[in-house]
Amino acid sequence: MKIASWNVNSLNVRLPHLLQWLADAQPDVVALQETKLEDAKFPADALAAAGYRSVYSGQKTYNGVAILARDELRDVVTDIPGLDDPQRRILAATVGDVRVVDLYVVNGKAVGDEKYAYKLHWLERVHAFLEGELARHPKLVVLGDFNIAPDDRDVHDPVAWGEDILCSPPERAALKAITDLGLADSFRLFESAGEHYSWWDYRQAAFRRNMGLRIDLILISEALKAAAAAAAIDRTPRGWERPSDHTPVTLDLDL
DNA sequence: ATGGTAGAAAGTCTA
Repeated sequence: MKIASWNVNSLNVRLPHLLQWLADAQPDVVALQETKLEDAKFPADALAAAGYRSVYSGQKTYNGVAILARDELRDVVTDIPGLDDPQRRILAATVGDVRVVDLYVVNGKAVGDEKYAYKLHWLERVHAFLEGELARHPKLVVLGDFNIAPDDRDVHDPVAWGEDILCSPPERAALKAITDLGLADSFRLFESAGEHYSWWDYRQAAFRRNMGLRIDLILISEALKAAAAAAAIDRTPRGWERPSDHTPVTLDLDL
């Protein structure tokens, strides 16, 4: 099973990119973020024609998550206890015997901003939800745009970023609390070096200069670690015309 | 500290 995560930053704009990438990369499961589409406008037919079923939780203009899979998607969850949130950022579904949780983590804007407090609160509730998911589903994948660089290797210029948003110690502690549940950052099972990023700002020719962050993650439970065969960041779509600012990240599981 | 670019949508807001 090849599983992927991609923040497409408007599925309306990026549908051609997604279809091309599905054809090239042949993933079995794909978690999308920032679809920015109401459910009524989700391109389910175009994706079905490409061989993918889909479930989605979207809204107009902002946020929006979706999971695509070649096989049936069961037991869909869009809302979690203790988080009465109109922002569509969470989507869970089961494929085969693998539970998949797609997250579009709150950006937070700036340390100290009210959005930052919302981010930390949101992560706390998601942590509690994942604890339950892990108890129910030993084979758990939690993936998406985490909007947190796990450590300084994941930041092109750790001095400049310092303890700013996406890098601040409380955010990193919240992520560590999640991985400490028994969810490994799959990319780091295969690659320990820095300079591997999944997002580059549209400004300052950041992609060309590889001024990026690794904030798109695929976390896997202990029961899946032995099946992990390869992890990668596919930079190709970031180089296409009118790209998303994020590029797909992938994990191959021998299942 | 600010602004640079992109998307949605028609003002700004979000990232």
